[in-house]
Amino acid sequence: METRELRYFVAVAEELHFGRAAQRLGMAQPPLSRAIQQLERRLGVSLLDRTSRTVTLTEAGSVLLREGRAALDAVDAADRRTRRAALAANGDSPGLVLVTKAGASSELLAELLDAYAAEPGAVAVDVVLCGIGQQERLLRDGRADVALLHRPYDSTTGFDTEDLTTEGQVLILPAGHPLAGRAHLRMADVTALPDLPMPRWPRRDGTYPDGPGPEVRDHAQLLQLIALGRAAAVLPESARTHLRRDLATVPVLDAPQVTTVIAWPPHSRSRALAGLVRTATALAAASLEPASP
Amino acid sequence: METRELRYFVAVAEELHFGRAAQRLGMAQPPLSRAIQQLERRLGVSLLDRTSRTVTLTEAGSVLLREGRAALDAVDAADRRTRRAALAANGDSPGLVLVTKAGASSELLAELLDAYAAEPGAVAVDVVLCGIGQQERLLRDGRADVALLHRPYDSTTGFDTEDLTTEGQVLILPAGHPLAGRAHLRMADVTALPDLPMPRWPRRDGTYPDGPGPEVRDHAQLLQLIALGRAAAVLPESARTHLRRDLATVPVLDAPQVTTVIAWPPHSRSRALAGLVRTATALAAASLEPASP
DNA sequence: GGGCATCGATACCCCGCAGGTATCGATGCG
DNA sequence: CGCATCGATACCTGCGGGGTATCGATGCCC
Repeated sequence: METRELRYFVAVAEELHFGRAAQRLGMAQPPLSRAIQQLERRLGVSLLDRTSRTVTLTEAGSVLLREGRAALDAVDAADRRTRRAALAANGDSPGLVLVTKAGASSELLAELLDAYAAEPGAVAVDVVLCGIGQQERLLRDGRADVALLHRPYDSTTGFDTEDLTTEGQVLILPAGHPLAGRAHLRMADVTALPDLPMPRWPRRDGTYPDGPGPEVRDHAQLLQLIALGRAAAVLPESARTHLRRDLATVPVLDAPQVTTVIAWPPHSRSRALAGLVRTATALAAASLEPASP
Repeated sequence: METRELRYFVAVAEELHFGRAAQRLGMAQPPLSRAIQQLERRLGVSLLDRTSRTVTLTEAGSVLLREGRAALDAVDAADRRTRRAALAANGDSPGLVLVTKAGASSELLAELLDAYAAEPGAVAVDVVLCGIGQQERLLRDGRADVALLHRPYDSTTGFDTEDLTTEGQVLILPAGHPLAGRAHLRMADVTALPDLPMPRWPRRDGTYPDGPGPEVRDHAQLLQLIALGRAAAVLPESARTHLRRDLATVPVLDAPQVTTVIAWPPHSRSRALAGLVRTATALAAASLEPASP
């Protein structure tokens, strides 16, 4: 199977429309049709059910969509990491690319960057702040070397990780809300707030689940909506530090603990990455035992 | 980057010889040379340093060798899993392929297969017994769905895992050996056995590390050598059950604990696999608390 | 229900490139 | 110094990837 065929199939499987897929690929529709037929013939498998009006994935087709994306990411990663290795060998030390969600763990990140920069042999660290759910992708296809993720929100499957910090969660709500004065809450209290529904985050494919809450794409939007009294949200307590004045927080005792982890692709061999991870774990251990000798 | 180019490069990088690589690929040498040049030009990166007598990998080349192998495995996995999904959809339920080392964890495996077969909706499970260090590969390129691995011997990076059992290790030695009567030993005692050196296992690439011990490829060979008084070995205590009469075992108190884990590729979606994993973890939990209601 | 627009499949053509053979040029060795 | 080895170069050929034109099926709308 060639990557070209995989790219073609993924495009068609995502668009479910040969014409649009061909357009996206910058080619005409007939050769695309032929390439997909050829792929199906070579695999001996029917990937798409097509009438002249609709295209749908077969069972096998949806498997190939998932596996094919992963394979293409792996090929992209090989490409990018090879280029970067060549730069590194030429002395143009390319540094590390660290990716994390915008508006999360900022103190931890600042501490980490400071501590790492003070290490001997430290290289430059580019910080990429990306939208929700994008980190995995960047890490998988080689655009980033390392990420800060938050379990259980982010999936860490397929990566090596080290736990850094664990924290509880707090409910964020408008300052004037009746619940704002409470010392603490339970999840049952939170889900029973008809006037302040939980916002809906986009799924991987960019669509939103159904529900009463407003649709949000990032933290700034979210906080704005909360300030307007249109929503409430449960976030890790570290979010509290940088919160606007017009928002209140109340600990939610039985919300799941959120663990910030540092994650990187398995079988990475970079000395710089190893140093950053070592610094991060040392920092985490130190903050657990502040009275160490 | 096309998979064809990657396959060519991996072949050359492994052989470090264009002629042999071309032979392995079933093609002539000149087009291979050209393809590699073209790959280097497209990447803008020098991958190989070649004189007319020797070929060596550059820094970037060894990165591409590692990443390229992973990418090719991912492509192979996409191929195989798509084919299997098509079989499954046709009603030819292909079952699951479980891979484990020959001669390890046999009771656990038997229990697991029995318990799973009794579950409603269980599918057939093919068991593949493979050589040391081959499981990872099979799991990564789609030839197997699930594996029983043994930490810390096997690397589990890049897979999802659940711990099943943990056990200590024992020294295996000829029945007549002076140490055979001891109640227990320490690692220091074991490494100080000049007459019974530890055997040497092959590395990933099939070569052996240097050292005094004999070279072994599987457990049968190993046990034969021990019976002959030519070696001793430290193995998980579960190995004891199926041991030959002419071998003795002594617990090694400070040897690292060995954990048997069930491992599968991340983002697997198979119901059958989920059922097998559930059965395995339930079994492990039950054996920890045999007095459950 | 018939005309029509939409969309994937088919037919046919062309040229780029993958792969082959012959040969060159460099290099280590006896 | 001649020779064997091995990668690079030169040149040729055929397959197949990609293009345009068109067909055939199907849902839609008046």
